[in-house]
Amino acid sequence: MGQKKQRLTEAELQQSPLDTAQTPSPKDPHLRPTSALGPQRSIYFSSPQGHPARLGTEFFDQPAVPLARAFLGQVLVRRLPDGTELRGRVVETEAYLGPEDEAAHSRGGRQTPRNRGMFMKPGTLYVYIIYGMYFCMNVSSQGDGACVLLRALEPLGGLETMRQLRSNLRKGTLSRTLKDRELCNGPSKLCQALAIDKSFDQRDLAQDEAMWLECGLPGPSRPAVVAAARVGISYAGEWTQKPLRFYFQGSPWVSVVDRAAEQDTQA
DNA sequence: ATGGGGATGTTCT
DNA sequence: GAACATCCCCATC
Repeated sequence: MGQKKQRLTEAELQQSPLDTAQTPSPKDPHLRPTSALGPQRSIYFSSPQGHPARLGTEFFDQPAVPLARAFLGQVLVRRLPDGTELRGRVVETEAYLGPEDEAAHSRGGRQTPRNRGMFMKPGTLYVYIIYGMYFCMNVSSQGDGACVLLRALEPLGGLETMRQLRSNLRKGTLSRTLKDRELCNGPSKLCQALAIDKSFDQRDLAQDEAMWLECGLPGPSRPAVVAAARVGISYAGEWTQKPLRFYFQGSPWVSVVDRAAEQDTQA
């Protein structure tokens, strides 16, 4: 009968704007760091109208490991009901390979109502509740029961709204202000910061109105990618050590740094 | 800086 | 009843 921790829901966001500072002022339309990059041409751009740089189904239709690597550098955009756009560059992912992968929810071919999204078409979201209180967001890849877990983002836009969504009102103590690097450096943190919950489960990242992926860093300027062991799967036997977690070396936005794995990384 | 423990409830045995 | 792809706070170095 514990007291329900007060949470900011999407509905509350809509009814009462969180902070006036976030309301776009007439002066600065949509000034943000990413605008400097401009739209990139790519075979993956398939959405004719609406979002010009949106990554389509073709992007997601590749095996989990290449998809997990391809996610790095792309920009996840979340549009809230009030029109606010939250943006973050993907800097850390994990690949889950399917039935043979002892760390995957689809291990042994298990298919349940919960993990159905893992078996749906590439680009389908699999959002599940972890430890009773948090969410993790995966994107289905090519391959039955295979997917990519998003573990960390570099916040690019809407940081004050993210801070509001992330700061939990704990009884008694007024929680301190979160640093920028604390907003999205973990799979459940990024879900909090972008207001991603179970309602996103089984939605299509290639088609959804409230969230999409945009092409981010162009190939040549990408940082080195570290391949490290995945986090929080110590039960998975030989699969525990496999280098299926990928992140940008040197990025301050990553959730867990693996110095040993970085020794084996091409600079 | 690092580590231990509590929160919290759905899913699965 | 146990496990869980986590996070946060507090204690201790």
